Amino acid sequence: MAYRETEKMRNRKAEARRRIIECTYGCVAGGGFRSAQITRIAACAGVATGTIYRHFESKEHLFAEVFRIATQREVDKVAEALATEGNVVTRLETALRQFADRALRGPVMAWSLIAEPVDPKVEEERLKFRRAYAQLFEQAIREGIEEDSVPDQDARQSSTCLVGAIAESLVGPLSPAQAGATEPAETNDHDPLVDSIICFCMQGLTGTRR
Amino acid sequence: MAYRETEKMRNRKAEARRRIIECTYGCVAGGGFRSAQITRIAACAGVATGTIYRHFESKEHLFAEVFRIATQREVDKVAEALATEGNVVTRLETALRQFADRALRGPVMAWSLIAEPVDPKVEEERLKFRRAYAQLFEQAIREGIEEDSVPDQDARQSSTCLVGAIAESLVGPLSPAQAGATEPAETNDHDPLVDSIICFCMQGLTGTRR
DNA sequence: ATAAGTAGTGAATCATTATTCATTCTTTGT
DNA sequence: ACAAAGAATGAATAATGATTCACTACTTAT
Repeated sequence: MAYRETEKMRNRKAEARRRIIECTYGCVAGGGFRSAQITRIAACAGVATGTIYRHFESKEHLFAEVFRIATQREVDKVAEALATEGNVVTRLETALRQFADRALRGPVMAWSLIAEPVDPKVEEERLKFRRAYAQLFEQAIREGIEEDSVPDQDARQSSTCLVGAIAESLVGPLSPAQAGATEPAETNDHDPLVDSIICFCMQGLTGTRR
Repeated sequence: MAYRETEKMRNRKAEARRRIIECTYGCVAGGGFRSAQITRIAACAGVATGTIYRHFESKEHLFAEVFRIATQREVDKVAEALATEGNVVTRLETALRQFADRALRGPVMAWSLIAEPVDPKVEEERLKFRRAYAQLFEQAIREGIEEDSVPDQDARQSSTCLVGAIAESLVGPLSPAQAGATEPAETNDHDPLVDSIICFCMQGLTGTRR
């Protein structure tokens, strides 16, 4: 026999795959999924278009994976905010703020994840993504109900509403039409927009204005 | 000279245009914008594909117009619910219920208007559509604040959150993946899903659980 | 060095639809 | 009836990009 896949080769392939994903991510963060054509991704990753198909079954599969990765990054941040010590209500508020702040910090990617028109396969991922957020919130709300810091309610429904309220509030400002209108260089974490979103959400949850 | 456009001709043209719009509407209500190809629309309207371009500059223009019309129908219903006599809070609740009930009644159209991936031109209309709803709610909220039945708040922001919360709550049930899961033949107006959405929304607005 | 197997290449192909436009058909005024 | 103008037609074209695949280049084991 002759050639047998070796560790070195496996690494090299993994590296190419990684680079393709990274470049796709970059394209999306720069101009949305729309701007991420195979040709451009290939050029950016320094491979031929055909090579991409050795690593991914189709463009949609590649997109779905990139979407998942981007999503995971965001969801993890929110999960982190929810996992701290302390009062459920405060943690929820921090988590909501994290969500909104991060979106405004990386508006193109956020828009792609939340609202850009995408192919059905990717849209499926989007539904999962939103469910993932909702589930985090849902869990926290349940805890809150348990410990009586949040009034009894349909936790699942409320969490869905939270996600919707934030997403909707962000769609306008994130829209490509508004590109540049919001300064992404904002180092300050206190956007009044975010404050009023959170105000509504917390009241929806707790019935208490703050 | 000879031919000069006459009333009869004007009517005939208007009728063709109307039919094209109606057929497009039908296609969308049946299978979303995705399923509304020019060929199919033309066949359904009993005209040649080229004829469509005598009435509309492009497919996107046609879609945008159909979107506007479909939208207007929905928005009007909500506006109607808001225009009745009586307490602002009650009217808002009725309006929210109207929104959700109608969506569940015509799930494919609702999904197309709220969440189906569409071309940029149509997406623009969608943003307007959501703003239109929000503005109706915003106005009502202002009235409520005025008459002290609703606590003081950022009416614009709250209204956006309302739209988001409802839309998000509906996206799951309306998704084509869920097609048929919800019986559209529901003659009864009391879907528990709708109740819990509204419960969250009203509390977000008024701080009062009901 | 050689052979066998695998990865990479990218121009060519395919697929999908919207759109065009040369031609035909209708309407209208004389 | 005829000519002028417009409307309708729909097969052909265009445009966009994803995907393929015959070929080349590289890796490995002997």
